[in-house]
Amino acid sequence: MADVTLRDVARVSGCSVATVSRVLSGTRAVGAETARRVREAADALGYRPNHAARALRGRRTGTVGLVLPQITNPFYPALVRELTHALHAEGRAVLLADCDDDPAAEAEYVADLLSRQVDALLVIPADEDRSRDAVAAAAARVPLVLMDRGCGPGVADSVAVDNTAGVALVLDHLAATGRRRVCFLGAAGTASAAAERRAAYAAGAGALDPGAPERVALGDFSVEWGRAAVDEVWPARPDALVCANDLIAIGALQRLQQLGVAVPGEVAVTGFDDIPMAALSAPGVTTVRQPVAELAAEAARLLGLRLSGEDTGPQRSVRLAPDLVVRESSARTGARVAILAPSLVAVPGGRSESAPVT
Amino acid sequence: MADVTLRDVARVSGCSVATVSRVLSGTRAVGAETARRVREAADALGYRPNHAARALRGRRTGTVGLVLPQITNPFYPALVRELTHALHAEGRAVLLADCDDDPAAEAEYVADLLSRQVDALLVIPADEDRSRDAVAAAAARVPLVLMDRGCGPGVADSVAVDNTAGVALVLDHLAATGRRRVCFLGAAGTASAAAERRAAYAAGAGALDPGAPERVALGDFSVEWGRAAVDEVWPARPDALVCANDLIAIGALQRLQQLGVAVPGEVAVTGFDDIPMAALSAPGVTTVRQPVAELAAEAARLLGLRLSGEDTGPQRSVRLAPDLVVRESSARTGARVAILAPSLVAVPGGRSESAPVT
DNA sequence: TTGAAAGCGCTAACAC
DNA sequence: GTGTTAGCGCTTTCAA
Repeated sequence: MADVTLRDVARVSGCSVATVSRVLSGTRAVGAETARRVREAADALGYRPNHAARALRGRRTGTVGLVLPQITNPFYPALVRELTHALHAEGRAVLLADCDDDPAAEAEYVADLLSRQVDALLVIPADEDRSRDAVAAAAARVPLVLMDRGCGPGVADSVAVDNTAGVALVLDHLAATGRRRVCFLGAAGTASAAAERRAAYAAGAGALDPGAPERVALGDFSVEWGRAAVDEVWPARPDALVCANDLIAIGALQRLQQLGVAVPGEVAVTGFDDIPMAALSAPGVTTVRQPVAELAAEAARLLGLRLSGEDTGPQRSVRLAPDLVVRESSARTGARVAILAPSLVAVPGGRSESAPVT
Repeated sequence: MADVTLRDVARVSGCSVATVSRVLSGTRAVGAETARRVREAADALGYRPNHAARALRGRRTGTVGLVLPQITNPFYPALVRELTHALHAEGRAVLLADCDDDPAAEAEYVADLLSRQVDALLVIPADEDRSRDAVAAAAARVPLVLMDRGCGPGVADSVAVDNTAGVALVLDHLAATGRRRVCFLGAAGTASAAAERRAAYAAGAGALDPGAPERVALGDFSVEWGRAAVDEVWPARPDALVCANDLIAIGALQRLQQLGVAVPGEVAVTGFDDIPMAALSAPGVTTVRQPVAELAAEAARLLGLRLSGEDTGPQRSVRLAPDLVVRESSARTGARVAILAPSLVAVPGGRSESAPVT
């Protein structure tokens, strides 16, 4: 049953392999009657094109490599989902590699994918600096789009959320709900998400309170750091903690709960990314939702353009605007949204509406 | 830079392509001096084998297809991570397809992967019944291992956690901590995880309380159902809720918190799977940890055996024993672990080694 | 131990 | 509109 080839179809339908190929890949006009016979034979035999042969011949595999730092980072599964769907919709298959946050492994995977003749690469770099060489080398061979994180300027096309706009949404929301003594629990390092969110806070927080831009504690993007960071900033008695991602926010909530601090009563807490846990914690975390489906679609579109040669222009850096998702962790002080109510304001499934709670 | 072929290496090293091939794939003995020259040339040119050509010639792509129902199901990212690592370690690449819980899409992906000449398939079936035909057809063409869920008996090799043992661990733990009025919040349907965990509860709960096996509420594997299920069973005043997975347990915790019920004081709650959220909820969820790395390794091993032809024996169904992870949600009644303490033993308020931020 | 040559299944010139 | 043919890069007989 396996191994029905073009020749088999040709024999059964009584014409040449070339004709069969033309019918099946629609490359050129073919007589209606012949086409019918060919298709019939192909169906009857259960013909399936051999992609390896196609790839060898046409130097195109219809395959895209996706390299990411850690699939277990809770933000990535949704992105992977949307990316695979977008690419499959265009008839491409996705080769997945998880480099476990190791730039050396990343370089190896990139090289391996290249030797497997991927048509293009989608890379979420493990490290802003140390991923650079491998990515640049790969980008010279095939179309390559960076996602989520950058790795230095001028390396490749990139698609990411507009971090600056996201932080601005948070600050506006906090201002509108009367918070002034805000402070920032962020991540150190040069990674673009860390740096941009940090810079956006520094630039925007002054509008709430002149001292706010200085109230910053930097660690990494983890729950543990969120817990520790609360101890660092709490002596300053902030009324809002702007966290650089949801994991930090969740850690902060845990520590605040231990300390017996009321959220959002005494202090509001906000996150970034809208990972599934943000909707499920108690209280639910107000956060910035990345437009995951749109990011994926944009990346796929860009790859398609580069692959078809329609776009040979300069490198592009696409930034998409995020949404604010307001949950209990930042409800207006004294509002009726009870501290006890976990996620019931939110719509089931954790996809709450982003209408402000007023 | 691209497209260094065997011929190039042959030309530079002054021997034939056949020899180069033999050196590089170590197929047969080659003169030491020749081998050295070949390897040198290959290195110098940056030769990378063309997998498409290899695949066409050798009818092996070194590629495995991984088809799963929903990468956003919080249990799967860890499994995908371990699977890709295990397979990459054997030199295979992984083609990923997420069928979005749709058996029709699943069937299409399976067919597509097959036509891309995957050497083998790893499938987590979307539906116990409706995935069956596609899986069985694929299993007739290439080695195929089912993971996590089954799809009827006799379809293919399978690797999964021992659900029965997992539920028994939970029941033993609850018995040991003095719980008697246990009840089960499970999932309906024929899916193996649902059915096996249900059956294990029914079989084991009688040891705690003759009425326990009857105290069962069935829905699906979701947070929403966990919330709703509490309302169904609460009138029976249970002292422990055995949930069929962590999402149900998290939903139950949320609803109990709303109702003002103390956990674990008034009622213990347990989950299954040990997804990341189980550790991060407050209180942390006592749960059954699936041996994810071992499941992945076993699946990879089984595939390797089938691929190499070393194992042509009957179908295998491998079940691995899970571990119990005890967290706050089931702490012994009256113990000192405070209801308020999420994941750390509480530290007196506000202590911090770092300088206050102002 | 090495080389020459066939051919995996397919597509794309190039004829007719 | 359709057939013939030449490879894509590689592995593997078969000879030498």
